[in-house]
Amino acid sequence: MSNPVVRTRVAPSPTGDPHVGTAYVALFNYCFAKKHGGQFILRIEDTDTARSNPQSEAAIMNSLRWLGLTWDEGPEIGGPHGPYRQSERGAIYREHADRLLRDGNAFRCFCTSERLDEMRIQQRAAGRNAGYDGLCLRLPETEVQARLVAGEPYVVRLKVPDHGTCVVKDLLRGDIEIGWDLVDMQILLKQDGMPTYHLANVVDDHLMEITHILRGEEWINSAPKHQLLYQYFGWQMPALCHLPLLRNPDKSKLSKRKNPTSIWFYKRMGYLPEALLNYLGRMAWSMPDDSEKFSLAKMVEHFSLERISLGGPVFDLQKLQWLNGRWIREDLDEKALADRVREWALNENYLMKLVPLVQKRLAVLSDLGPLTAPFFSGLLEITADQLLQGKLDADTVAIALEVTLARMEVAEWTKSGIEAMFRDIATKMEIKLRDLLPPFYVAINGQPASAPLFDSMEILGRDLCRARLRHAITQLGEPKSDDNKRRLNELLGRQEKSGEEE
RNA sequence: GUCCCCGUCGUCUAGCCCGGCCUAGGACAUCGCCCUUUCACGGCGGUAACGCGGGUUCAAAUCCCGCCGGGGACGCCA
Repeated sequence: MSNPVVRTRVAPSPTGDPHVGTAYVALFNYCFAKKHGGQFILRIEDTDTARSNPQSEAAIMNSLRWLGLTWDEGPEIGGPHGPYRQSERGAIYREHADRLLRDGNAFRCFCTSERLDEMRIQQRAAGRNAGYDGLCLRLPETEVQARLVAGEPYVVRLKVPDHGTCVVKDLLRGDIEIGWDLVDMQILLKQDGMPTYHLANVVDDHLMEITHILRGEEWINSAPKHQLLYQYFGWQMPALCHLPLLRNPDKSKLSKRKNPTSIWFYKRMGYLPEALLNYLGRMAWSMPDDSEKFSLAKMVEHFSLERISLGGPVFDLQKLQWLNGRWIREDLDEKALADRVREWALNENYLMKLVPLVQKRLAVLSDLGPLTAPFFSGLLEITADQLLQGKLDADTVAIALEVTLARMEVAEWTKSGIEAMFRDIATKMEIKLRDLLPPFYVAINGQPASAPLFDSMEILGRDLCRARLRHAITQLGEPKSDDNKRRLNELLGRQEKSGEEE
């Protein structure tokens, strides 16, 4: 096979905020493709119909563009291998699933989620690996046809060799061996007719002529399934390269629970896109001369996979801040900086959101400064004392902050949605709304008397509010008494629904 | 629990592939000093790491094995 054009992709799923991890993976894919004179593709993996939404898709595209990562083919600009939105490629996946079925490489499964749940519980209890037990694999063809005719819902599962070892090649780690007995008979087509990641990703990467897959380390264990699919289809598999995962300070996989992960948070805080991108490029990768500050173009110029280090890098806000400062000092003249500030928040659009909130509170125009300072700030300097100025005791405030932090993930981010959230929390905690709110004025706006809370939160955005709430919690600490700890868990338990991102 | 991946200062990393130049280099953070009307910037200096144990070798951060530690995966999520 002669050297084909290098084609890489980033394939985010549009559920929730645009994640820095997505940008990190996109950056490496972009650099690799460009370094080799190839193309970089954006594909939207929205096969999870319940969680995918167009707002999130738009946010992902806008945030990548904001960072300066542009793609050669994608949902809105099209390309020769479109559509680039998986929800629009349903027929293609069904065709391929049929082909697997026909060739005897996949089978229909009629098991209910309930049965599967029970099966998993039993497997865990018995200390066995969880995985489909193959019940429907053994169904006689006549019964399959009968149930099909009867209109019974089913999924399509992958047939997996029952013995032997799968060897997956990773560009960074060499050969990785995984026993086939540990590979699950993965669902390829869901009951709703949509493919799972595993099928869609293989079919699309092939059809879109992707040559190299740079993706998170979390995918290593499903690589055998993908390799098997390529084999069943008789396709050549793209080269695999698993990138180390970005980490929280405690080394766990970066999550919004412990760290700001939304790209919008960084934008809102006033980080420069080139600095954030530069920092992401310093995660697990280094310039040949070890220099710290470099542009995207320079990174492309010097990019090579060998310079990736495998240890999972901790995303360190302090170092990002230092780097951002360098970009501000060294790469922007005064005029350019002024323009950036205007672009960031000193613009008509943003000002017009603030004016209605403060007009009644202004005696002279110069009152504007202190009143709106929270809208031009990142984290605020607040103390535990300030948070406790209201009627509630420390434990109750701590509980309220924690509960709100959890609830705000699922709340609709509008003034009325935020209000509804607080009213509901007040009810559940059996506190009057006016008693619940004072600590939140402090946490969000830095002082007990300020612009209206719900409006402020809407304008500030979910990301900054999350960060300020988390900051307030740090100042205050956890609830002290065991009783209150239990109460918190109880309140949290009710809404411990929000799945982690990505 | 099972499997997989990873393991250099607190953090990001250079060095590792092709053993000696490593009494392990740089950066962030931290501490001290200098510059300075303050702060910041800048300059100078300090503290601080090859996880442990075995091999191989004249020589190991670099190669091999074991242990330990961390992480990830085990979804009709991606």
